Amino acid sequence: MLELAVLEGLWGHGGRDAKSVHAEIGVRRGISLNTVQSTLERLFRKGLLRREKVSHAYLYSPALQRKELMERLIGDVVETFSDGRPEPMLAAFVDLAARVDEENLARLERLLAERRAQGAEDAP
Amino acid sequence: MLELAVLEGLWGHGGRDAKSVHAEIGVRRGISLNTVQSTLERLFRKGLLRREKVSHAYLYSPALQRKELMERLIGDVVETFSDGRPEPMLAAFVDLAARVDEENLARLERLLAERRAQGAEDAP
DNA sequence: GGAAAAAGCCGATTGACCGTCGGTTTTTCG
DNA sequence: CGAAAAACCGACGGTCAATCGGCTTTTTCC
Repeated sequence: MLELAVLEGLWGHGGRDAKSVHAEIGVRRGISLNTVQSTLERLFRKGLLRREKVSHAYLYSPALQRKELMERLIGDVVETFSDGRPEPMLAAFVDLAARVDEENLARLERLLAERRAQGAEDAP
Repeated sequence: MLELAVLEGLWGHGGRDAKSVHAEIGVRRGISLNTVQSTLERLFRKGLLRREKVSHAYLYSPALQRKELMERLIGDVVETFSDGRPEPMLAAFVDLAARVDEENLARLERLLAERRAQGAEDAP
């Protein structure tokens, strides 16, 4: 998917113009600068990119970081399938974590412990 | 989304025909039986439904339970955004769990503990 | 056994959305 | 001012969901 490739090309860079994005991912695909421009425009309209006119060209930057987008998309799915209750979501998380490697359950526990320790800081 | 509504209408029922599904969710929407039939057919082709011919009519049933579908969709997102490493996925899970209610972190920990206890049963 | 009803199958349309450009207008700057 | 760069406009082909009409096949049942 070109849109995703474009986003990938933007994450970690602070503002790139169409030409630069095209140079990185458009040329390889043999597509025109115009195509990349349209894609940037569509992503902008969808709110996934911000842009700022610097002298002559727009500089595009991600409105969401990769992590945030992933969370939004997962959140969309969760919202669709968990009717208000949190359990289905949590159960799915545990299942998915364990899917590839049981070791992930330990990792998840560790993350969780860290998060809770941090969250409890101001309420001892 | 009609496809989702149809799936919802199928989960929890063991095999329904087009007519029955239409009666439940098609009539309310003022759409024809044909439309529901097409939707069932498309879901079947996509592998989301099974079907079995019983005398004259097909009886459709979900190929995946609601929970499984949710997991598959989340898994798709995760696969797209976590390039092999498990951490981004796990971090997203923790964030999403905490999003609505911090209490979910505790719930998640409990689920996790249960799962690990169970998983460790045959390897003490 | 044959007609009527039921169900399935085929193809068509519409409306989004994506990828892809070509051509035109606007902007910049030497 | 005039050329080059960038943006803008609009179009087209492809995919996919929703929607249906009508033809074909299968069932039903008098």
